[in-house]
Amino acid sequence: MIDLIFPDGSKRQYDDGVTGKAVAASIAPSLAKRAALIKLDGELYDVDRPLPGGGHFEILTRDARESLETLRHDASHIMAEAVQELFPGTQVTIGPSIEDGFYYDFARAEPFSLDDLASIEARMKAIVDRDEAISREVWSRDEAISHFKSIGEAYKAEIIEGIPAGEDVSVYRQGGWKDLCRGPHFPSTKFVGKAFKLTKLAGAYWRGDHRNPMLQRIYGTAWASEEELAAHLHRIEEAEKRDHRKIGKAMDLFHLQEEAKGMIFWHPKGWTLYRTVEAYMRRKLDADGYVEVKAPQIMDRVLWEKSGHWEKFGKAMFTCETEEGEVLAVKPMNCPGHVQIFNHGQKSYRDLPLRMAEFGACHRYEPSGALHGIFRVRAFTQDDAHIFCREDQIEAESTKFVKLLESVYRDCGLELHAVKLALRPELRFGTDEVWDIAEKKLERAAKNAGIAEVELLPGEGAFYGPKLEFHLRDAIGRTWQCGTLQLDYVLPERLDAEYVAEDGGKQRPVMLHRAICGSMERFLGVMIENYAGAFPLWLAPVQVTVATITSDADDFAHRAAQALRAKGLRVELDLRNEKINLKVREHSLAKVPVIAVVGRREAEEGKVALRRLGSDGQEILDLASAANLLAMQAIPPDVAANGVWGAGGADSASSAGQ
RNA sequence: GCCGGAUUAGCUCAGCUGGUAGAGCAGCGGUUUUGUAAACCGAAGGUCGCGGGUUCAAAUCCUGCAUCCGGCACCA
Repeated sequence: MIDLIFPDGSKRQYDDGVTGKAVAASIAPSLAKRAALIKLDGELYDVDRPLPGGGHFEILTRDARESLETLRHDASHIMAEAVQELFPGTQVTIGPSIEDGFYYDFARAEPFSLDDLASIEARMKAIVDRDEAISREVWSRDEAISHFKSIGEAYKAEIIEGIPAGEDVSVYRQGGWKDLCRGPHFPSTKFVGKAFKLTKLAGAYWRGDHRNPMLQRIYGTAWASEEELAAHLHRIEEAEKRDHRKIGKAMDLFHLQEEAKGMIFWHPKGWTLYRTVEAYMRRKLDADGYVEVKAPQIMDRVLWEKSGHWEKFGKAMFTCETEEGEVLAVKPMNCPGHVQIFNHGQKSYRDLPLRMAEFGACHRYEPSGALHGIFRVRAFTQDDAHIFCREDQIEAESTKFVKLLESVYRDCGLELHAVKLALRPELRFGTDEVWDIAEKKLERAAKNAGIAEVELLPGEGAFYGPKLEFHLRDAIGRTWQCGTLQLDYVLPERLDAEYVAEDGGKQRPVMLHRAICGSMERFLGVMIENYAGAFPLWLAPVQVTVATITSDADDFAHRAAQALRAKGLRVELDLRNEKINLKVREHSLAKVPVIAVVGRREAEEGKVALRRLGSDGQEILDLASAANLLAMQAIPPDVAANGVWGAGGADSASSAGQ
């Protein structure tokens, strides 16, 4: 007998081997009909699967939040069945649920077309209507291998061959179709419903390895109800409008062109934004005890060989050859340059920790397929710094850095999405003992810095050390590594960095490589998408547009613009012979935070009518107070926070007169 | 780099099964002096990404290349 504890706390006994469905039926037959999954002590089971033991027992319907992943997984199976019905000879491989949906990878010589998605989707709905029973079977490994081989499913057979001999595998039967799967699944296809849509067609390497054949991946999204599906599709549609490439074009921030692939032409407004963020970052670094340097853009290949970069990344470096036959490389990163500066002259333990920063312009010959708007480019600027320190300073420096990073993201309105710890890669320098220490220290540093959850990424570290990655999200939810903190025992060794210790002996410093924005370009892209171009006052490329209603106000408009500029505000003047409606519309679409309207009345009274982006109210203020108010509100958050300027500005912003 | 898709005016896009291009907005010229999200009129603007081929005829069909987009791989 087993004891089951129900959500209401009651306890009942059942026979060994009872299924979740039978338990449901013992409570109410209607419940057994609706049961989609069983949750036992936090684990999910098929309703028809005998329970392995007692515990906290819960019946989930298809609409339960925890059922959604299974619904999506089921949808991927239904898609696979549909594809094999419509396209005989197509092999199935793997098809998991993912955030918001699912995908399945197929092997087929012919490419699927976008039109095929519609017919696959229609067939999926037919399979749901057929209400095929889904049942779990346990097969021996060898039996499963020969079965899948016999029906021409080489990839499935290969997966099972990777399972240790003697182990059993579970196979799910879905009508007449079978798939190797761990489960769990709903009892039948009708439970999945029809709130799904196939969204994307893509290539994907078998087992994620570029040496393997390329499969065809079909992505879909699936939800418990049509309403949720519609809401999701609408969200995506809205999010796509925030794409930094669209906004960059619409707001005239930057452009890219064929002759400089992956390199950005910053236009005046975009460059203003860039400089504003750079100036902010520079203040943050200055305040946090960094010194700023500038190293050469091009250095002899010999140095890159010494650092080890040439071996691993030589092919991805831009190089040139001089007439004397030297091979020079455009710097792909800043570390070796900074070590040269560190090595110049003698360093004492008293100089440590030495935090050496550079807005380092780097060039990398990134693979063509990797380029992506301004997120992934071939010419970019890192807000880079290297902290040379003693081992016993690693922890404190890490904590200090994480605090700085968090304050920057907060000021810039960004939410840290995930922190990951990339561990030793296959191709690396340094002994395993050093890696053991470095990985452990970095993990502890993250914990001590208050990072609650760190996802481990085996094999993804830098060749010289493990790295913490700080990920942000773009408009449609893709994540991008921006901040990083890397612990490096290798480069100081390879590039002979040393300092004089207290006892007069030479010691190797440890290097912390760190960046907060990662690349200024990527960071700005993320900010553009997060704000949808509607930047807070301190960041907006144009902070105020003074717009006239009649040409009688031109003189005063000039004076107003001048008065605002005198307070350090970025001001444009719109004296065009156009209606105020048009001007308001255009500057609103251009995401200018404040429109200062001046008509005949304002000109006579020496006032401006301020209209804030996103509100249709006006504040009518005399010119001097408007200038003071806006200047106060445009103070960057780091400057405002240090208290010198007072913090009174924010309130008056919200008291806009209607 | 790999798989798929796209590429037409400054921008956003239309152009069916081949008959040598069209709209809206912007820009330009004019009229309008206007009160908080699009005033009106007019003229103009295109090697249809680039190269090759099929055809009497190609934006349209075939082919090679480039770039971009969606993924995959890569990311010091």
